[in-house]
Amino acid sequence: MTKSTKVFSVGEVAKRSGVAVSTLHFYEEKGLIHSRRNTGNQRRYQPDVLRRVSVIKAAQKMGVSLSEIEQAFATLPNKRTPDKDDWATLAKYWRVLLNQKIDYLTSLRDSLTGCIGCGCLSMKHCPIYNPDDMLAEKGTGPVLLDQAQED
Amino acid sequence: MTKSTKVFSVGEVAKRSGVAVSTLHFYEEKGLIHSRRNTGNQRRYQPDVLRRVSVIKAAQKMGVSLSEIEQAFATLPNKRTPDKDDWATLAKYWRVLLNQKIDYLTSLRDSLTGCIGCGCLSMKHCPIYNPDDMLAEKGTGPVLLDQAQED
DNA sequence: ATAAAACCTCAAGTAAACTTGAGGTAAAGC
DNA sequence: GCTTTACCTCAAGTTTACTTGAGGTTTTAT
Repeated sequence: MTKSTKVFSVGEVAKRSGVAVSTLHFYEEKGLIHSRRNTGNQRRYQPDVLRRVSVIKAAQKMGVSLSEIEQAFATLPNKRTPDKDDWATLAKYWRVLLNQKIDYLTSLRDSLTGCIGCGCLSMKHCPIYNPDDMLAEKGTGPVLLDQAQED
Repeated sequence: MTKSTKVFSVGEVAKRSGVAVSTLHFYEEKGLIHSRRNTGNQRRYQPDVLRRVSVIKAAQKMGVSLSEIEQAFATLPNKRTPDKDDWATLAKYWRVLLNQKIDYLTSLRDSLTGCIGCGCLSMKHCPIYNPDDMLAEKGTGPVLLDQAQED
């Protein structure tokens, strides 16, 4: 079996993945992607870096932070190039997170008009006032609003 | 009709709304909330500030930035205290946004395992690689990935 | 009447996720 | 061979959304 030896320069990866060169440097510094150097000290990337970058971008779209992505990537094999199953495992994990996020936003949507629009602000079951936030990025905790409001 | 004259100190608002005093100062500086001052130059808030803060928090949970919240608040009446209908209008506007967000996350979820898990990375219809991002916070635009990937 | 708690302003610090710039080297095109 | 383009490193700047701290005043409780 002939191993593919195609490698990319940082500029090529930038073009193909749609992120800036500086971002690739940054991701490398953070340990999210890796490169070898050629004789002239320039970065040379294996093709799988494209998948990594895509996954980073996808995860960010779901609201996952870079450090969380880093943690998730840490579960990937580091001795070999991650394969289909490795990525599928990651995907499965994030799917749960996405489901939670979707559920949360849905409940927020469904109570939005009612809660914001109505006069009552001492809600017991409204996610706007009672965030059981697995999701609030750095939630400040539950809120206590009483009947002070009377517009 | 007796007008309610109840006002709150910044500390009271902080306690009732669950945000820090410094955050209230900050929101005021940003023009998101307003206060009068007493003779000793201390902030005194009308009760409706509590609703405002709650709405800010709710909007943030949906992923709306403070400046977008500011824009939305700008549509509220500034001569009178916003009423039920004013807030309902806001809520209706954000509901659309929430729906888009939910739809996007749903499509992301539904293609997550397939796209990340499979070998193909030159997807045409996958939101992971083809973000028609009304949602990506500051999207870098569409991504061009070709068949370079072959793990 | 005093001490403690709450408030005030303004400047500076923090974290995340990058970008920009300076000063210099390597590779590619003609 | 020379010039333009791409890279390199490292430091510093940017934005968002706040927090922390210093130095000083006002309220509140005893």
